[in-house]
Amino acid sequence: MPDRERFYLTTAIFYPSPKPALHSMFEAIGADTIARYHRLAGRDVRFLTGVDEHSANVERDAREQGIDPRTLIDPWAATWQATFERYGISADRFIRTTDVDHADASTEMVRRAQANGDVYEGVYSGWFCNGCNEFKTDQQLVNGRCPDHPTLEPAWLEESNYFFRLSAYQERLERLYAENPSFCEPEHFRNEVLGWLKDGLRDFSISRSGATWGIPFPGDPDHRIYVWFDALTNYVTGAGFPNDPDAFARWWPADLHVIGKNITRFHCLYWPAMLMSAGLPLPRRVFAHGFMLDRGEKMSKTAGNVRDPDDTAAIFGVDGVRYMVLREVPFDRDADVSTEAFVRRYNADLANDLGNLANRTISMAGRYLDGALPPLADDGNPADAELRGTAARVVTAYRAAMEGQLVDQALAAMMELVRAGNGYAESQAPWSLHKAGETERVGQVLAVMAEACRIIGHLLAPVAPTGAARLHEQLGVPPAYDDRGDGGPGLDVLTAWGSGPTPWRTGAPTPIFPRVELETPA
RNA sequence: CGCGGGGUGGAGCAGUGGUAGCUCGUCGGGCUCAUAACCCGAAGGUCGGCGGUUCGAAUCCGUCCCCCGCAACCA
Repeated sequence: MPDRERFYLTTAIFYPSPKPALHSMFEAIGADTIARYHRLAGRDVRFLTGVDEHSANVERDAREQGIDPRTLIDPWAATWQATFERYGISADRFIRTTDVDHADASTEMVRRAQANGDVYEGVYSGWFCNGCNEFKTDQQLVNGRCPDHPTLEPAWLEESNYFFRLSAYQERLERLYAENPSFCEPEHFRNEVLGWLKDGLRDFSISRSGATWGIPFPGDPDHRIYVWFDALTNYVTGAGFPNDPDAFARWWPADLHVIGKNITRFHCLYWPAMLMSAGLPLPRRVFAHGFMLDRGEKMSKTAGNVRDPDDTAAIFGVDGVRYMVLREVPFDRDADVSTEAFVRRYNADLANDLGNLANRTISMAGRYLDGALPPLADDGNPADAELRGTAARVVTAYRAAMEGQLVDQALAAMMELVRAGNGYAESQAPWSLHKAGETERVGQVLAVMAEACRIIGHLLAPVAPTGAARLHEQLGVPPAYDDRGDGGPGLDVLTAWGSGPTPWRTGAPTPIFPRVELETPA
């Protein structure tokens, strides 16, 4: 780990459920693609994801089932982690907020806030729904009742809590956004945060009394640390806080928190204030992604419109799903998804355009050249030069998009090169050149096509690592990095025109992304 | 007037003053190396409504309508 630039990124930790749905995987897939991109770019990456387990609902469900919360939640966490692994989520750590080092971190964060005079005792009051077992805001209530439990009368509860003095950080947060607006991206979500700031910050409760599930509140064993305070702290736990100062010095502050757009308030206001209070540096960026929508509606278990990630992967393959969701849903906003749209996108981009470009290239190289590609000539052929220029432009656009977390735009850029490659094939028609006996030019055209495919493979690797590796294998390009994208020479080298193997021998073509025919919609 | 986002050809988006572009889909043609894939072309939009500024507006101003998101459960 000598001089490599480091990059620490996180997902939000996920709310517990027996198994992740596809829309939860979306964030992990996006963050993983970004992590892999940075590894390919030559950085030393640490990628943290995990689950948020100290929810009051866990305690309630466990009690209903007559079991210990831990007994309830262990298999859930195991299933999440296993699903993440099946999806190639290359996390360096899968954190659980029940991990012992996380209790230390949370406790220390509270202690520091206390030492800094930011914690005081107050009264939290609000409407409490006994059906949901949680507080409701006025706006959540319909005709004064919980929409999910309209037969129950919400109760006005007041409970003594410890509060965090968020209001004391008003000015410092204003300064943060004035000096470093890109702390929260994209802009449309930042605007919302700035609006909340402008309205003025209110202190928030950081403890719950009466609960037994959760991390004990320092100095008052009757209270537990409120789940959001605990959850946000996972990002420093994952970097080694407070017990591993060397690791923490290396990895903190985080470069990027990838979160859902619904939790910007916590990550863009509460979290930086908590860190300021603890005397810790702030992360460099919070990026809020949009949601996958089902006919304009949020996907949720209650709406019954969730998709199972394994069922979807059974149709398209893990790489296919990873690509589709990231291409179909702009990472910075919402988009509708449907099985039909998935099939269209998968077939059009991966099977037809990209898969076919690779397949025809490798097939012709084998057929016409016996797999032996000549070195790329620099003879000023305008068509060759144009494709080379397109490749350079695409790589630049791709990298700029990835650096800004706009994964969908990066993939769109990659597809531009794919289309240009197919257009080049058409205009150069190596099959005709072959018939005409122009052997030398055939070699050059196929070498150019293979070179485009080689570069495309590297651009594909972060989103579809397995498919990209298969593409390179068939092309005859030896692996330049491990299956997590680590250990390569960096993107400058990888995507430099003419940096393919010498001599270059292609392998046998096999469809990497077979077409999906939608007979029985899943 | 709570705050934020958005309303552009069938779908999804780009386009911040000067002949409305892109991807998917549809239709027609071409090619035959390739996963019935690829390439080319065409059809299709009075840019949410109304009013205003301007020689000229999707683009600026005003106003209205509609959709979505947020607030101590929920990517």
